[in-house]
Amino acid sequence: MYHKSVMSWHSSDPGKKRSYHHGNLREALIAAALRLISEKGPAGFTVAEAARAAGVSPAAPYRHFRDREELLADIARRGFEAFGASLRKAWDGGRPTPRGALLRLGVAYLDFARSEPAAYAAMFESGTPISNHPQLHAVSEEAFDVLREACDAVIASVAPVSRPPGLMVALHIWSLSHGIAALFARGDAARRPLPMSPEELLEAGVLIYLDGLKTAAG
Amino acid sequence: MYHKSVMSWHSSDPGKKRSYHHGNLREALIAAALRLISEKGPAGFTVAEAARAAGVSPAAPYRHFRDREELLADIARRGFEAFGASLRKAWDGGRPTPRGALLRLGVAYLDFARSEPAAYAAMFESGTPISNHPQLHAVSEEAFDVLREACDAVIASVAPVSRPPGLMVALHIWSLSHGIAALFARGDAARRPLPMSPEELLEAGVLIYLDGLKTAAG
DNA sequence: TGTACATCAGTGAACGCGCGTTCACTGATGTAC
DNA sequence: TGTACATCAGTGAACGCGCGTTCACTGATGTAC
Repeated sequence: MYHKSVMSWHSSDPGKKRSYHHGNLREALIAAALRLISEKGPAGFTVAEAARAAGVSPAAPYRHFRDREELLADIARRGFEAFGASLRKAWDGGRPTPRGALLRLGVAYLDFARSEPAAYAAMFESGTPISNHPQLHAVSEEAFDVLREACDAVIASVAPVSRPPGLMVALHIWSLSHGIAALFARGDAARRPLPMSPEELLEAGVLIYLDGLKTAAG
Repeated sequence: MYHKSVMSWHSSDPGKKRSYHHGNLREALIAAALRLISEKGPAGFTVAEAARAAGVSPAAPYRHFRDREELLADIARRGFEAFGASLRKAWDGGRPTPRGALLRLGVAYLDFARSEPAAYAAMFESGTPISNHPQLHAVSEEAFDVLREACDAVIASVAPVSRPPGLMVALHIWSLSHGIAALFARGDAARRPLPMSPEELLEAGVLIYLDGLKTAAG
């Protein structure tokens, strides 16, 4: 779980009387929304139900978020931040080898999609174009930059004359990862069965692709 | 457009009085639903609005579909049928070469995702597990079989000792195609910008991957 | 240390809305004779 | 060819529901003096 604890003192201590002020409502709403989204998708999430889950009146969320969309955008923003951090940690500067580190990065990608299905859905399946939200666009780019950096390092060993563009390689790895995540590693009911682990599928795919890079350039 | 014409005589001839019977309501509802889904996603589609678009009362759709979910499932079913047919046509038995035909199949995949965004969303992003609907599962498998057959033919030229499992190769190609479609070639507002065409990205990726197949097996 | 007061997070009632679905019905269609 | 009748696709009103959001309010908190 990448978000901080959202339990306020009064709800984690049921003996005590309910305080008029919640104390940590913003975080509690985010947590409730994440659970609802993971159960019913971003479109199925409602402000009213999140408020109910947090034990406050339906009007209370509007003290913390202008409207429903702002709450969703906040979830996506936090998601991209945590996603980027997780990828960067997995990449670890390319140690011990870029190739090995890139495979680790792939595992981290699928891990995130599975353990944070709600955030992943808000980030990639919410329907609202990311470009409308500059802040969201920025954190999304930061996460992609990790992948970009990793792919640049991995193809550095390919002879310059036949070296493919790093951007293209990063887009290939991203697409393959996202495809596997969206089809086979999603954390919700729409996951399709697979006769192997998503990680195995992704690792094999990346290895074959990297072998291909050595023999031909796009 | 893969669906048959849905215009009934009275709506394509506005001079004539509206008939009590619509004449082709089932098709008109499907067409309206496709348009609504392409605008707002499968979760944003409502039976009432589809009925309004077809010019009938909100109760009329229930003469043709048990409930909302059955209408959505029908859209997905037709989608998989058209998708499979389109892929099979593109594959064309692997002529003139399996490799060239597989690339054509990839283009057809992206074509479908872009030109039928609503069907594609109902097929892959509707949230309802496909396994709950046997008929849906069957047509979905038929579409995948085309890809499976194509990949088997393509890897037939790899030395048997280092030949990877055809199923795995098909899953790789599918994942890469779906990833590119979902991120960069979707027909709705959530499409991300890309500094090249999705087709070019997919073709380059498949070519590199196929090169990799020759040098190493998963 | 105690008190007055500003702040502001939450309340609860209400708004207008649109939804999915049911129901008894109506009237167009087509078939049997 | 004409008529009686069964069928059934669509009507329109209604149901119970939950939503997002606004509003005047209340009461807990913390700060200035």
